[in-house]
Amino acid sequence: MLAHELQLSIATISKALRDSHEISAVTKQRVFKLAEKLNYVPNTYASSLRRRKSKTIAVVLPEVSDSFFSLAINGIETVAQEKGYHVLIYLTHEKFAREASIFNDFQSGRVDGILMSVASETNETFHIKELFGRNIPIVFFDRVCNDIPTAKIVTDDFDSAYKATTHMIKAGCKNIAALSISNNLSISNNRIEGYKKALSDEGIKPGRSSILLCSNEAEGNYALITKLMQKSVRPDGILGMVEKLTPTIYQVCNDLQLKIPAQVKVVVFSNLSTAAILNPSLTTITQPAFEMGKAAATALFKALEKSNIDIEKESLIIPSNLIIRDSTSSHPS
Amino acid sequence: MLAHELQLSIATISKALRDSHEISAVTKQRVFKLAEKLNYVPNTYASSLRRRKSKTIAVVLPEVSDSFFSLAINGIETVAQEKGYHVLIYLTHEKFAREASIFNDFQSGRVDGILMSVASETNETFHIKELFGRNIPIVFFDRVCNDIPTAKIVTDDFDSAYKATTHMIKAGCKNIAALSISNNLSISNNRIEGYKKALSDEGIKPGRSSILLCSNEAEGNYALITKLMQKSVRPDGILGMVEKLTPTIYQVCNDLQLKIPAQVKVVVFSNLSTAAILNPSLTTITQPAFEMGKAAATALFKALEKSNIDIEKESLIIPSNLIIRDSTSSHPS
DNA sequence: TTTATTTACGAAATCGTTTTCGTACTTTCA
DNA sequence: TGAAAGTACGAAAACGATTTCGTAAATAAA
Repeated sequence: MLAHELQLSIATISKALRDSHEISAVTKQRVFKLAEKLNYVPNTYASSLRRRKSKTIAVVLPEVSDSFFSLAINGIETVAQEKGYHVLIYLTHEKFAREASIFNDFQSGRVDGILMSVASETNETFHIKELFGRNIPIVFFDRVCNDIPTAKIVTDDFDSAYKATTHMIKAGCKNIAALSISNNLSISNNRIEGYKKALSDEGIKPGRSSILLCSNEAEGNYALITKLMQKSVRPDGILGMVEKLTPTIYQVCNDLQLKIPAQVKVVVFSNLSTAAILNPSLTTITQPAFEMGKAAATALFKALEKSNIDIEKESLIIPSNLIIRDSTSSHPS
Repeated sequence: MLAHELQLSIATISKALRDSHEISAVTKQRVFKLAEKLNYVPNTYASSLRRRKSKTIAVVLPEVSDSFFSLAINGIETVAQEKGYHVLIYLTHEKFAREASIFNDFQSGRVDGILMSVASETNETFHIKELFGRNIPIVFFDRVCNDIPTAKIVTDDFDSAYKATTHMIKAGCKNIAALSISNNLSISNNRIEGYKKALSDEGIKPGRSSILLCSNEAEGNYALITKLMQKSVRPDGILGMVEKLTPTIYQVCNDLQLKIPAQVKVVVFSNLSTAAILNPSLTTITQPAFEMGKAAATALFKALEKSNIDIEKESLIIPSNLIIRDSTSSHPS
């Protein structure tokens, strides 16, 4: 705090910069001017140490190369910038160990709050509870942990899957396969439930359906899906639970010379900007990713700004849209 | 530092946790054990303040909903986690004002180093120089500032554009339009130069070409490209300089009933995972996004770990790949 | 005019580590 | 056996802000 040789104490400088009422308007102006000129910004670490808050949040998510997550980050960052917060980003790559290790680091007080979408591997939440217990606000978005009483920003997974499945049945599907990526993820479960409900409501026998658990790597999934599509009773519909399955599904159908939508109809939960220009264009369930990111960040900042709110009450369900395109057309051109 | 009532001073605890040679092995073990048990992690802000380094870097980039950038972040984060660094993310949305304001904040000492890809609006680099002058290492990736003597991780933009253009000409194009997004961005300039060189090398007259400056919003671009494609001498080839133009290009061609590749051939600089399943599949120049992110982060950490290196020498050019698909086929099926 | 109040500022404690120095106590070596 | 070197720790000074508390001067109330 050198340059403050305009004959004032460091205490006064600090107060002036924080616009304290104890400091006269003229002095404030003098300080502001000089700070501006010297490009002075108070040291973050000194400030955070003393004030016991860092104006920093963490975003913990599985990956970033997925339209949903990148759009969500966009929403989060937008709100954070408005509020003057900084955003640390951590990728779990769906690994529980990584997630736990990241959360352990948070014990250091590095962040004031956390936004997260849990890894598909995660089925134990001790690491999260530990932090939540220390009064660090956490808001879940998309993939939530139901055993933690905090705000959860989700979309209507059950209903969306229900709608999508019903749509496929109406379009003529009699044997729809669901492609999931996890057995314990909240979104997977809800989507699978919606899918099952639609099947039973439409009178499809459970034998005429299947749930395929995919992994995180494309090659493995290619093999799995190929095998699925070579079964004697081949599915005539595929409901992909996550965006990243899209290229693989198309590839398999292409390689097996299965026509979409004539022989197989496809719907994927996806925010791909290219959905409309795929071959054929893809019917998607489009999640309000940007809005969910914004909402999650907004809920978190609300909790950070006033600690007496009931954060769980900030939970929100933002509906997805089923956008019907050629991949489920019942009259393929 | 409460729990450290195992009869040791805080100095000893600190040294033990940092594995100082002054502390006996037994004492270290006692400390480790208890720290583990209590889930103790030293306060980041106290530590960073005292040590004058934060183990935190910033990634400043235009946006995240672009396959190139999301893959790059992936690469960056991978290296950062290995090295025990934390990653702050800042989006400029191509705005100069945002970029400048973000950089101004860095005066606070919040980050030890910076990775960046400059905004398309940026054509003045005072904000960057200011920080670079204060000895904060900066590494550019993809979009660089040539007037700052530091490491730059780029791809072979000139050559790639040259190759792509040549390929289009060989495939029969006689009038290729280049779709750019900036007049001052390093990548745009290099790509445009490669494009021009290819045209002249192949004996295409400058009149038989055009460079269209697109904006950041899809609607505007739709109008611009539509206008371009309705000209009396309509381009029979489009070279898109950035991924995000892809849906718009396809949409325009579709709406104007122009067949790709029969009437218009298309190549885009893109890392879209769906390029192969578009209608028609898209010939792309695929940038080594993940590798560039990794390389940029690696260069930065090298500079952070030993300050006596010549950071500019860490610059790297990683080649892109021209992946030929149906959108430039000369024998459309 | 005297006593309260208010205004505008500074001294010093504080945030939680890290690091420098000092100091007992051992060990080593001539 | 005495000096030199090494070992294992603690006291206290940083790091650079913020905040509490005190106080002199100016203003208001009595």
